[in-house]
Amino acid sequence: MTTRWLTPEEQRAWRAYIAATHLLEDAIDRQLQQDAGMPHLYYSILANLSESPERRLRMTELAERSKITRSRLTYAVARLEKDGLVRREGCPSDKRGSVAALTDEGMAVLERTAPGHVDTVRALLFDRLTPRQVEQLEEIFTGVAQGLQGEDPGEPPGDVPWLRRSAPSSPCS
Amino acid sequence: MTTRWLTPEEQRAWRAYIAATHLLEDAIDRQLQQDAGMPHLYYSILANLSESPERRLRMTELAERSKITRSRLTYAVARLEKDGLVRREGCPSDKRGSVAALTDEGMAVLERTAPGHVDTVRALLFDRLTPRQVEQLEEIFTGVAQGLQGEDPGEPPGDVPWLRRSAPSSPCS
DNA sequence: AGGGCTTGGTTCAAGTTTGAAACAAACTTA
DNA sequence: TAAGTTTGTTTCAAACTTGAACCAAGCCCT
Repeated sequence: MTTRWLTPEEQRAWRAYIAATHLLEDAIDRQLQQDAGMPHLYYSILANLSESPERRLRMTELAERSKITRSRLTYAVARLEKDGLVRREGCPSDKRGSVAALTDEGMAVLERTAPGHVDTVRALLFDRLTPRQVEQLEEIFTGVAQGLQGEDPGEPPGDVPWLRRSAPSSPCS
Repeated sequence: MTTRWLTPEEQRAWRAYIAATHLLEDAIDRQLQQDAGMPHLYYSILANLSESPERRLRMTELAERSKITRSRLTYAVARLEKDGLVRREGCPSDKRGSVAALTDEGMAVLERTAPGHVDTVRALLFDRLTPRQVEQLEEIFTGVAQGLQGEDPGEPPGDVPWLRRSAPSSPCS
């Protein structure tokens, strides 16, 4: 089977998507680095903890919610712990495990910086969207995320020939 | 003025967006690392060059198209040059400048790996969207990207109080 | 109890990214 | 034309990320 290149509409959508997501992440990272002294991911980790019962979560669970690898989380939590925003505790029921707990100081940082973060997300994203578009956004990405998580990654819908060759018409960025 | 927190719809959309974009970027990065030995960004750089006249571009221009900083581009091109996929040339008209040129080998790598990349993007994104959603995607992100680039970043639409305080209702990840 | 296999997490080394500082050529203007 | 400014790019050091390798502690089975 010969590659199905992206249609012109798809190409436009893809380019817009790539550009916007890069720019948006960069802008948010800069804002949080400025105001909270940490990148977006680290902020998200604190946010995740703050919403969990007891403000604590097992590492693996936290990694899953954050959509990152355990390795990455280990380093992130190490940094946050050094800053006193998170504390690591051993898990009583499973001696292998460890749980990350948000400290009062971590909670305070979150409370202090959340408004600025929300304002940024609003200014850069939601204030530019109609309610209809917000719905679309959710629908689209909920589906995409499901496809990337749930489904057994061995055989996604249809088929995914991970490598193939033929003359490229456009490498699609 | 007290912070306008995200509405429940916006929160759902935001979470879905964050999850999907992370997972998607990771999946694409892994696929390209596997099949092309480089992360998505580097592939995009080659792709950008391949579509430019003469397959060469000034560094700054390339950085702008790729939506990355000049610094980041410098390192990326250095690596690609080390691999023989790109060549740096001095700019004749402006001795400060330098241009990155795609080598034949770089072009070959692109041709060899583009199909697999497109298949991935299709499988993970476009094959899950209706034509209508592809349109929506383009509309939404074209607008967002414009807001993040064009407009003088000093005073975006409405107002962007970059830092503010009050009790957070939800830190919005 | 004594292998094995799995699971939860960390560590290692190499690679990538960051923002600020440094450079150097080009432009401006007195 | 010398001084000062802007523009194009690289360099630096520190931070972050990656995937594979590793180490335990739990599990399963006999």
